[in-house]
Amino acid sequence: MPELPEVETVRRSLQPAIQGRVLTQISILEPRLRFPVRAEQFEPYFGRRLKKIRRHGKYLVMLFQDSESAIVIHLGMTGRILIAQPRETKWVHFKFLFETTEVAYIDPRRFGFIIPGKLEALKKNILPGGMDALSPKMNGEYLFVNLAHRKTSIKDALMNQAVLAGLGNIYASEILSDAHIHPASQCFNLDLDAYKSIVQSMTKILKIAIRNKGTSMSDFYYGYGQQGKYQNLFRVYDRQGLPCPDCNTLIEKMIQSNRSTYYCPLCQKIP
DNA sequence: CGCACCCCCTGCCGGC
DNA sequence: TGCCGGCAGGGGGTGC
Repeated sequence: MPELPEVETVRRSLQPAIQGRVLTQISILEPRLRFPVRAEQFEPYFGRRLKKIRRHGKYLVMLFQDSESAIVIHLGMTGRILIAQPRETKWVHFKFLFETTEVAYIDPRRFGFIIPGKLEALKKNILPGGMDALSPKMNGEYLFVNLAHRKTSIKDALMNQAVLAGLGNIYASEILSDAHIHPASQCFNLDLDAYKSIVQSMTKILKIAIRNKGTSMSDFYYGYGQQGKYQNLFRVYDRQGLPCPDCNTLIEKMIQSNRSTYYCPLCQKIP
């Protein structure tokens, strides 16, 4: 579920609801996540006012006023953050209370996590090292310098969070389709123009996806329980056998690193 | 460093 | 109808 557009959608739904409010309580209902949650870790945060929620790649960072401490949240595959009264309660792991506003974290597969700590330590140890895909500093030169020496496929490389933070399996396919680059192209065979074109498509696709509140294939919800609409705009993802939006050739599916990749065999040629 | 593989966990879907 | 295998948006670890 949650790649950059979904995480940004969650951030935008959450921030206006709790910004400037004081964290008054945390209840742990199901501590088992990727890293177990312990209630006492959060005691230092009680009485702190939420300054801002930032996003880096697929990670959310809660910042508090007058504090060097922060809270990092990652949604894994099936994590959801809902405000007020979530209609489902089966997989609620923890709840924040910001004054009168309740925020619940739900995660059936438990691949997500929440980690409190000093911001500098979290940056060093938890947050991914790659540049955020929508950073103002992102450009074709950055990707070229960081990828063009590699032998690996461009699709796998775009999902490497240590280089580029934010893309996952859906948007990597979507972006390469828009850029007319074959997902199995080896990084070292792509020239600077190709990387520039990837960045152009990446910016375009991610912004459209954010405008559409991300992708809700089966279980992505945000805010008060709304769903995203980008799945209706998929160019290739989950569309094997359906026509390419640019040339009507039938979309194909292949497996790369054990994960599905979708592409147009006519538009996307290996250089 | 790259890469092929495995793991974590639950839910859902299609085939038999 | 029920069982079973395969697959799903995530990251991380290992051994070569």
